[in-house]
Amino acid sequence: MRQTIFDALAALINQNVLPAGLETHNVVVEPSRDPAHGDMATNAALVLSRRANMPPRDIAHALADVLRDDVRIDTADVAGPGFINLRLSADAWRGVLGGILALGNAYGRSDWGNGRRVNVEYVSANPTGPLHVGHGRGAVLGDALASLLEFSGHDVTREYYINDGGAQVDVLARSVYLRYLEAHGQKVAFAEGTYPGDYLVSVGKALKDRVGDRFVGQNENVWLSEIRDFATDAMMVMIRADLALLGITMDVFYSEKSLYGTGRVEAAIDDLRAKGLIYEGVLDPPKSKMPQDWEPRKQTLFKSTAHGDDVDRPVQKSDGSWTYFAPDIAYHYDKISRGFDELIDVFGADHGGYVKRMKAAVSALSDGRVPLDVKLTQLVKLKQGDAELKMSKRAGTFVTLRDVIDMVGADVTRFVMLTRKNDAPLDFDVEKVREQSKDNPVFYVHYAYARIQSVLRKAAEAGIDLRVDDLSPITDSAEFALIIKLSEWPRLVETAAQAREPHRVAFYLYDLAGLFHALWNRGNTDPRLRFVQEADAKTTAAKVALLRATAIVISNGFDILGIDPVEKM
RNA sequence: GGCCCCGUGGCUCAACUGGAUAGAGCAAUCCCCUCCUAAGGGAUAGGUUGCAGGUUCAAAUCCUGCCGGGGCCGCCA
Repeated sequence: MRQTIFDALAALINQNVLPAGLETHNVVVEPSRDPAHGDMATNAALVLSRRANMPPRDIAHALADVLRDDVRIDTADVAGPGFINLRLSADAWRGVLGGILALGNAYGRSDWGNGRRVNVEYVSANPTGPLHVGHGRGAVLGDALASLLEFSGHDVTREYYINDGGAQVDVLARSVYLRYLEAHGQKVAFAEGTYPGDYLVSVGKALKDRVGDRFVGQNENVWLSEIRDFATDAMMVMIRADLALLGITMDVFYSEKSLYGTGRVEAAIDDLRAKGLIYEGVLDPPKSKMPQDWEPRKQTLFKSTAHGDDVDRPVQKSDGSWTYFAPDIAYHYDKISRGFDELIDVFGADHGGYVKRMKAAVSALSDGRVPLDVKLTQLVKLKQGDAELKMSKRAGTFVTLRDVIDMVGADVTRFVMLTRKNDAPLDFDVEKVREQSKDNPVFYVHYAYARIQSVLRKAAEAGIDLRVDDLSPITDSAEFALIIKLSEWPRLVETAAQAREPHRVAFYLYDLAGLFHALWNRGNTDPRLRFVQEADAKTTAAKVALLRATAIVISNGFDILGIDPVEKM
């Protein structure tokens, strides 16, 4: 439709009604919010008025005259300050259905991304324990975003960065050592700064099975490195299993540890140094809570302020060892060198303070070539009815992602996580989402799909010839409302991909399901609107075509969200 | 103190990135099942989009300043 508008504009330029070379990228054609305004509307005249130096309503009238010549357009009216409201012909809308059926699961796919290579890094939880609900949100967002970009023609790599190089994995190793001693019958105490979670019990046992009593009574320097490797491997097995429960498979697991001892951290820092962005210096103390023990220390700093950060950031501690930031720089350096056109990081909200320095690093390392987009996911507040499920490691009320999936299922977990945009906090009520009602959006969409399948079964049982050669029996406004919604799907995918907001797909499916249920119920009062017309194969075939198209779109939407449609409820 | 995110009917959230009279769901009131799944649908009511300015044909959206909530802020990751 947009193209039709552009063609009309070109015609006007040819007739010298409009000057050539107008900026048209702001021209939008969108479905009307108010049906009284027709099917679609365009703001073309308003956008062009200034540059064309003509009153918007004059342009609008000229444009409407051209558009009315198009057979697919029934009416084109100028409204308000210069909108053009379009009403398409019934045949034009019926044609949309045929297009959807022909494209099937490709309907909505596009080459908009032009094969651009995008790396989506998500989850990247420390390998020190099971995934919790917050990780789950990042996992679902990252995965749906990756699918959305694939659907829109990008070449996507899903990647997990394993933080297996820092002090936290030493803590893990010590905790596992305690469980190992426990497996040998010793009584152990978990001091402050160890992980007391019982998920390490089995790891301690497994370690015993492997090394026997070789480490019992030994000093840390004997066993630390070996147990660390053993334990992080065990944690990653567990994390992969948690992700698998959500249907998430990563293309790449990238180990932080693998950066060390290979000169790659040094190489990344050297690259920055060659650009004059590394220097020795002393940072100002933090402005707020002035620490008692603050001492000015000389550190190696990255001049991130040259790339938009607020202060320069340390890459080496005063004792010469790397900060956490340094391997992260090296890791992103590696991603850049692998040739990605765009990087996306999905982080938890607690990493908000980290965004600017990371962007600065990527900007510096790629000389501004590779954009880094950081999506922060806000907190998930887990509730059971009115009660809030507190997640406290100490109190032992640690609710894991696995717990939640066990309670409500993977599909529900995924969908609910996507019913909020990523930068809004999410209330997740494990009771409500198990309800089979409209209050539960997952159910509502599943139900629509299942109802459609039910009709298809009924039609098949009735032995009706469902070959579609004529869609003219589709005449009702509720039917057209559904078609119009279906026609919006490709545009929705594209704008959602552009904005990198997969939640829009979830909301769209909910709306779509609502229109379908409304149409269904109209059949209760008006039998002519029922889908299966036993005595009229032609009409049934046309209505079934509408249903199949609806099922296709739901299925394609679910595909992006990583949810399997159900045939029957 | 600085930086980031968020303030939309009683509640939980949308709003196609600047478009027309700001839309859904809960909760409230009233209707619709001899009929493809009522596990659903329809109708009514509810709003100065936190406040005040600004930008323009047009602002919930962009800019500035306040108010309120959350997150982060050197040698933790």
